[in-house]
Amino acid sequence: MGLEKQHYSLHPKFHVAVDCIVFGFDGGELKLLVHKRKFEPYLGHWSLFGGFLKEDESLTDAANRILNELTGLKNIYMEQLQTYGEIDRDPAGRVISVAYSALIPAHRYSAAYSRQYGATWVNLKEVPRLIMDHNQMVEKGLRRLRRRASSQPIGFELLPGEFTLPQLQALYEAIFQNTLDKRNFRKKILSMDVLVKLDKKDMTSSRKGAYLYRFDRRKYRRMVDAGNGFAI
Amino acid sequence: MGLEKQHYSLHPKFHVAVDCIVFGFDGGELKLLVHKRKFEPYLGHWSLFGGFLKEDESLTDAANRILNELTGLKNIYMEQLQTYGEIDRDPAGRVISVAYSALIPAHRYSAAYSRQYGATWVNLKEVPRLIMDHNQMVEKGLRRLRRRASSQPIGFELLPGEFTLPQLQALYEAIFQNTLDKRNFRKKILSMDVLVKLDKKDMTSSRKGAYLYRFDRRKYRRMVDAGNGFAI
DNA sequence: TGTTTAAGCGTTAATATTACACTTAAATTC
DNA sequence: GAATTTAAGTGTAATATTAACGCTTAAACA
Repeated sequence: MGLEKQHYSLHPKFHVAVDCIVFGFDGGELKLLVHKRKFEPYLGHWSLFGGFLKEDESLTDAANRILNELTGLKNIYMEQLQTYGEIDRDPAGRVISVAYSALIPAHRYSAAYSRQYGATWVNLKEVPRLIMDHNQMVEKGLRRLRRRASSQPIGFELLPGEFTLPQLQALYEAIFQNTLDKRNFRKKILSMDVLVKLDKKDMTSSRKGAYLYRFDRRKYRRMVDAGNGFAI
Repeated sequence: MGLEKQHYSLHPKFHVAVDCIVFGFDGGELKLLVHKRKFEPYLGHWSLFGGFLKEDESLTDAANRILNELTGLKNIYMEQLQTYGEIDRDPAGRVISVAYSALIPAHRYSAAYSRQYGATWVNLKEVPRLIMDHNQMVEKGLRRLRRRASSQPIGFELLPGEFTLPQLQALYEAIFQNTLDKRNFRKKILSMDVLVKLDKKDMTSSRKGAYLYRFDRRKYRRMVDAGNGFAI
């Protein structure tokens, strides 16, 4: 602090915010979690989950804290996306905003939470007008999600720990916005040998039932160490 | 400003810095441009090109200004990489740093500039200990460069406007750290139809000489619009 | 018991990738 | 000016990957 005074005190300081984009999957479509903003300006407008960085926390900590405060969510997959610094992006003052992108299975955000915190899922194809540059952030996050999903095993963050192959396929179809061949999809995903088949079936979506699988991080790591990459 | 006072004034403010990573290619190896820091703390230590954001400029503007002030470089390819916000990343005070990654053909940074500004190229395999988290930034930038280079035409930013196919191949070999088959490489790059062959040869590297090519952004766009992607 | 519904499974054709060696153009040397 | 040297430039066959395609099965329900 003494040092800071000495060296940097001539330079201007800025408000630094964090905005969290939360993507979800409900078995059918990709969703975005939004809420109505709790403070001015834009109080009551649709918004991502944003807040200000504090003195005693890192950006990552801030992202987790803010998301938790505004949604109740904790321990979820999150990665830094991009930082937005246009001069007039916020009409109430100069704010540098660091956007984070989070992924959860939509069912993890229950109706109860939703009522308590007032956050709701919207279909990614019907995202309302969000405040400031938040729509831009969502677009960027979505592009990144699409790119990442085909070369890294992040799709599993959007599914429950146990899932069926038809569910997994539906997820990738939702992400890539196309249809996939059932047999080719199974062949490909199973040939990577990163899933373990459980002795249980999910009986909710068909009479026959579909076997449940888990993504095995250890197997994945082994595959990577062997020089192979995840690809779908 | 009135609004800012009203709404945000309770929140803390932070110094915001920009750090520029400059990657170059000299025909043989990938290089990193570094210099000895011009201010305390760490005055005289190896560093990326960093400076503080000003009130009246966007992050992008700051990145361009800072790079220009410290190296003389202007109008070069640059993209935002990642923002670093650990509490004690800078011993002289809390600073949020936004890292940018720039690409240039190494020859564009001449010996003259180098003398004037004191910046020098170092081989990416022999990067010295840099200040603070700058080595981490370089690693991240390099990983991103590797990923991007195989799916987007950013490699051309590392070559002069006119280049030969052997030069282009050498570039990708340097980026991916492997060797490529001459015939297969040509086949692939030419099949995308994004290069135009010139009626000139570069005679500096062989008796026979090698034809010069240019990357044609218009052709590239046409290819993308047709639904095809760049891939090497 | 028959019907319904989604799950699960294998093969062939088409396409993309890899491996591989000789010829050519121009400068340099003898 | 003939012979030599050097990197540029070119095609084809083998292999691997991807894409296309329809029938059987398990379990619930009528």
